[in-house]
Amino acid sequence: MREAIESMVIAAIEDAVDAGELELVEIPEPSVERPRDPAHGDWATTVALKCAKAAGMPPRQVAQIVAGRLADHPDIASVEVAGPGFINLRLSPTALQRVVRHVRQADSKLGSSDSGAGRRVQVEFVSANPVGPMHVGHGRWAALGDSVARLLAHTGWSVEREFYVNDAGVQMDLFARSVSARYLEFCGSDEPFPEDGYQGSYIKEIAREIFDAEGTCWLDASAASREEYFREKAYAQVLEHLKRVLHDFGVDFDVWFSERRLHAASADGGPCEIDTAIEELRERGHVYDHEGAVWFRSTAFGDDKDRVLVKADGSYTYFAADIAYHKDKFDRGFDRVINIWGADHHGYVARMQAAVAALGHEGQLDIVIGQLVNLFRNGEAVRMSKRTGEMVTFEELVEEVGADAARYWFLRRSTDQQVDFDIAVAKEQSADNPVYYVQYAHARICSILRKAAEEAGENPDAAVDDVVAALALDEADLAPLDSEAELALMRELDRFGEVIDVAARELAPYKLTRYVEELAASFHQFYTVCRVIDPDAPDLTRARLFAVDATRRALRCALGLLGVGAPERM
RNA sequence: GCCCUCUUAGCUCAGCGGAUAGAGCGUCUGCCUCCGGAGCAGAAGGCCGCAGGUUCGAGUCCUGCAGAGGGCGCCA
Repeated sequence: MREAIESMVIAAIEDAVDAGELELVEIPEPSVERPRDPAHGDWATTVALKCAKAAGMPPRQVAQIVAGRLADHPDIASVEVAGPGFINLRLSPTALQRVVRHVRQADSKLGSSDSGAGRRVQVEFVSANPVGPMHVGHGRWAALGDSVARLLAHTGWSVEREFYVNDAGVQMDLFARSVSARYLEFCGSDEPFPEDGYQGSYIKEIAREIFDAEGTCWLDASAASREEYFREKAYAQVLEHLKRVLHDFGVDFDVWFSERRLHAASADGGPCEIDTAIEELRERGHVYDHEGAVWFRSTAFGDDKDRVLVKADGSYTYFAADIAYHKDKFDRGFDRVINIWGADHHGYVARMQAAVAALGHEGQLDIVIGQLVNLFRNGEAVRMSKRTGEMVTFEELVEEVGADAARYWFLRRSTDQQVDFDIAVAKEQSADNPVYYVQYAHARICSILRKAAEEAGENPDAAVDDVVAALALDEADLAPLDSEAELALMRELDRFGEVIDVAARELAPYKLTRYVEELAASFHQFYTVCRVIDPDAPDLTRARLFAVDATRRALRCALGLLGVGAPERM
């Protein structure tokens, strides 16, 4: 609709210029926007304010000239010049009714576009260390990354979801020693627990499982071989656990990328990917040697200081592995790469961007930094210490509040806002909880449609899509939809595509949560004012059923992009 | 010390350089003989952290200051 209004405005200006009423060397930007105040109409343009100077006329006079030419358009119900020179437009009922028809036909493709043009984008998110359960912060990244992926797919990108598994660092060895120590405790040994080992009870559980299955057979093995075995055993268990918890949350990754791959020699025995990446940077002139270490000149790309890639003792830094990882991503042919990182990694952004630029991919990496999650229960902070083992894990949270409510709460805030997550509120099925407010609107519509089917002698207990098909609403005449509540609902539906565009462009699903709440509100308002099923007015009933069904599809589509269910009954 | 983010109603937050700054919760008042009251309507509640600047126009852009959170490693 925005494009239609824009071209309408441009046409009006051109027309005025041709008629000699306006003197303009060039046609200005149409500057179309939606007024905040509905009293100012559906659309407004500030074009008269912007080009008054160039036209040598007062803005209001320019506005009058342009407005006069817009008034005749069939999609425009009224035009008025307001304030210093705003031109306010109100859409005709016909134009809005056309929108409803479009919404219903587009169905699950509503708001989709080809702005991605099939380009390949990778979204990497969560990437929790595989040494224990995920914390609730990971849940936010899971919800966010998955919804961003859905939005990008909806707008024409070819999307892959990836989880980077940090399975090569020293934390894996500590993990192994921790499990091993707990195992030895079960065997009755008085071996001391590693000083900085992982304290969580899950470590004991893993050790217990191994002990129950294999007995004391590892008691006398060398520490090295025991830890090697325990590391791989425990790692596999944790990885399976992560996959399952994420899957239950509705998030499935296309690729689980093992960091070990970066450290391994190539198939033909050549250098590993990290060495290859460092070599490439060296060839491009961005690497130097200093005090026995190998450095990346990241300051040449805007970083605060240069960074070490290979330490004096010959081992790689984490950063070196990350550079190799990002080189690997781009080598796989992605046009664009998106990383979703927690706020605790933001100091890392500059050097990563520098490395990607040095590899020749400047501008192809987006790093979304998300603020943390503060957990509450009835207003009281819940501690999340990883060390004490008292933390509420992501899995426990989902189990308690449900995947839909958890996802919705995680997505509701803009990324750079901390999320205050109150467990008690999120699980409450009441008006305090926006996810139920929205789902209720959907369920309520389904209920109306079932009722209509029942009165038409159709089976109301079928799936709602089938119920609607049986009602055969396609030929409904929408002309009766002209009351204020109906027009307001249709206006809200008209915003759908714009919201999707913005949310996808800004990688900001929270924009969609806000919209879907407003759409649900428009529906509830409509519902209280307009009785849908009225046996005395069959044409009006059919038109309203049509509009209500369009709303249902829009709600379902939006919730789907958020990864939240649209229940037909609650 | 340096860098990043945040600061808008009692609380939690929206707000693309435009008009009288919005929503939910909380508080107060109304609305079910009727399709789901998990709903709707109304009221009260604001020097948009402070001070400058740019602009016809600033909550929005720039600079400085203050407060809150996070980050700074040849750790991962």
